[in-house]
Amino acid sequence: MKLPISVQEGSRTPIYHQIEEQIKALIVSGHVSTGMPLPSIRALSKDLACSVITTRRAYQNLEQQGYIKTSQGRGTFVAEIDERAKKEAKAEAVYETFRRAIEVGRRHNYTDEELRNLFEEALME
Amino acid sequence: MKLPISVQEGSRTPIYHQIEEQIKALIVSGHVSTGMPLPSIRALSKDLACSVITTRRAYQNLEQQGYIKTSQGRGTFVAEIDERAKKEAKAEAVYETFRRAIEVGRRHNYTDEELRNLFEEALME
DNA sequence: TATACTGTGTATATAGATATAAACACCAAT
DNA sequence: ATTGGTGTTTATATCTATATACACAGTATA
Repeated sequence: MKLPISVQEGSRTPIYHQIEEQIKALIVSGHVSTGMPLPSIRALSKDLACSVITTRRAYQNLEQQGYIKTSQGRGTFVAEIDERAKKEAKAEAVYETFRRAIEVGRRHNYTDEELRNLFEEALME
Repeated sequence: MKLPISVQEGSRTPIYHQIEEQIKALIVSGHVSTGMPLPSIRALSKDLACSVITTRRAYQNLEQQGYIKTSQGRGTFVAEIDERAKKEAKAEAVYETFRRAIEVGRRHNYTDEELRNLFEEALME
């Protein structure tokens, strides 16, 4: 299964971390379900035009955090995760990015009303 | 002058880049004005509990981008920047973070209406 | 006026994190 | 057994962050 993932080349956040967060999002949002096979580290690295070691690192971190299970020779699979935990992780991840965005907005001296307008504009794009 | 800057320790984005973006924000938003002296790389590094080399790198990058001027032995100062350019940079920076936040929200399968609610919640916090 | 001093930015060398390629080991199917 | 798919390990380059020693500008002071 080809995952809807994209890495930003110029970004300062590490590629392995971008992959990690996006796969986590796919899992906790229910886009992929328990037991489903994830793409092989090679297939994914080819898809994202990055190294195999990078995709592997993302998978390693995800496994350490309990989101996926890997077994040598067979592949990598979505782990079983409590529904409540999924919902929490999902809300937390999104809420966090919103807080950051608002922080940046305030740092640039925008009023709440201006931020609302910018948000709507970005939402409609 | 002590700048209102803070670095996130656990963040995956480099410290020098965090500093860079926040000082850029202070400049384009008019919190600091043309010709004003910025804190010395040592004072800033002490304030942020990071290395002198890191603050220096941030300043180097900012100078390359034309936001500041440094002169050996004297210090570092806010460069002269076109008002129009400031306004553009400001809008662009904020808009970009909003787009990212919304992208993350959509990745987590939230509807626009849910995103609006989350945004308002984060705004009111 | 000379000189020491304290503040600035600068350069060199080094450790750790991030990204890569290439060779290895395991599993399932042919 | 062989083949083609998995994940794994080893060695290496680049980026990020640090400490230490250096060079320049202004100021106080003998």
